[in-house]
Amino acid sequence: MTTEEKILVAAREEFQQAGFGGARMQKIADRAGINKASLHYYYRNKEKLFQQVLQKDILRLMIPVSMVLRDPSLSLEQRIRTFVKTTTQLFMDQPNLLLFIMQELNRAPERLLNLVRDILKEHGLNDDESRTFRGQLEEGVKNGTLKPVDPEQYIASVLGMCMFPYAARSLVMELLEKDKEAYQNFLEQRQEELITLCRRMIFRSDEPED
Amino acid sequence: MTTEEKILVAAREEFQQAGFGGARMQKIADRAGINKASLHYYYRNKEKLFQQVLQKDILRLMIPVSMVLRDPSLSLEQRIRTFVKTTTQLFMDQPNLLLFIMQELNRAPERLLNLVRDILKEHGLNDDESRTFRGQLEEGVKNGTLKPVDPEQYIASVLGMCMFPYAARSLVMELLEKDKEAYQNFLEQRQEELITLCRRMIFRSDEPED
DNA sequence: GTGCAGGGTAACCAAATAGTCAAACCGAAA
DNA sequence: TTTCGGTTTGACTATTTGGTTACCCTGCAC
Repeated sequence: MTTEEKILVAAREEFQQAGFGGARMQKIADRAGINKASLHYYYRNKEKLFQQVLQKDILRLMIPVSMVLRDPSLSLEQRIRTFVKTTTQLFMDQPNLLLFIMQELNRAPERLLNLVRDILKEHGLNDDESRTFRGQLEEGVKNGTLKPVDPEQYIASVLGMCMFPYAARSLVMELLEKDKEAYQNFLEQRQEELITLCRRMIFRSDEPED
Repeated sequence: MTTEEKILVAAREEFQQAGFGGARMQKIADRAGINKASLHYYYRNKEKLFQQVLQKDILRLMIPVSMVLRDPSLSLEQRIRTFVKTTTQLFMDQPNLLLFIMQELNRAPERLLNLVRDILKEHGLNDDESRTFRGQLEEGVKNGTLKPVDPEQYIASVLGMCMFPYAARSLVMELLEKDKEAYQNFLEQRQEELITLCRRMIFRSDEPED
């Protein structure tokens, strides 16, 4: 691993854990096993380093998510399955990713939101709106295949069900009275159950149709 | 409003917005309209002030939530309605409360978790497990009133559906391509839809039974 | 060997920031 | 009016921290 990469990894850990304001350049240097001056050699300053880290992380989250929401090749059934699988895999791998982005997106410098918009435009572009998640839901409701539902409310619900237990790990852990290990277990079993629950909210039968 | 209260309000704003590390005592003093030295007169140091704020906020979140989860007087139907209503109201009122707590709980000093546990024990105590959310779900599944579901997975889902759109406001806003005003509208309409969606996941019919 | 360029470092600097303190202020009791 | 407690403040200090600079090291072309 190059020094440049080591810095990014170390910086991500530190920023995710402490936030921008709480992160210390010295600690990042220590984690990366280099001198603090080298940080400034590779990344001019804290702000620039932070931008690099955050941008990479936003890509890591938003690309797969927005892809699944808009991929025109997926049926509604497949899209739900894929969405659950994709998010589960992502957050199992990067436990702090989501909360980190939520935090920093909340501090919402307009600059960040523009970055997100560009990403979504580039990677999520799909001129056939009827083949998006939203479009498929709308159509299904209209022709009666699906139970009546506001597509966007449903999408927000699926997002919440898939993401919240990862972002609010400690909170949910306490409310469910689980320890770390039990909660990990809980998350692993969740994937299957999620698909069932997501289906029940809109499909008229519990059984898959494709 | 006493100086002490003014400080707490100002501190909450600053801490919620900037996190512990990014918060500045000077800014808190400015917001409260007092001298920085007065901060230290009322709250010995930054850490102590932070604890006060965080503890108050944790109470504000956890008490109503854990109450609804365990209140033995509620039927399952009522509990769902009450849960949706309670959380919606809370987060409409305190838009940054949830994310703030998620952040700080994630940094999870064991001390904080102990505080939470004490709160839950005190306020959520209920020796009739069968009259809790979990107990009612378990029973409903067992006797076939409800569709088969893992009670805890379901509770986590309801939590996510109710809370995520508030905690991840900017993220969901972007994914749904809504501006601030449209999103506010979206959240207001959400309450009704949430109840329907939560019901569908477990009830065999769309119509309420009580 | 010499010179050189890119990577790395210790020592240093200036600004920011948490925290301190002695003096001033102020309303109420005597 | 005077005194006295709690409150408020401007000025100060000590420390932390982001960022700079001059120097060193190492591999390599000549």
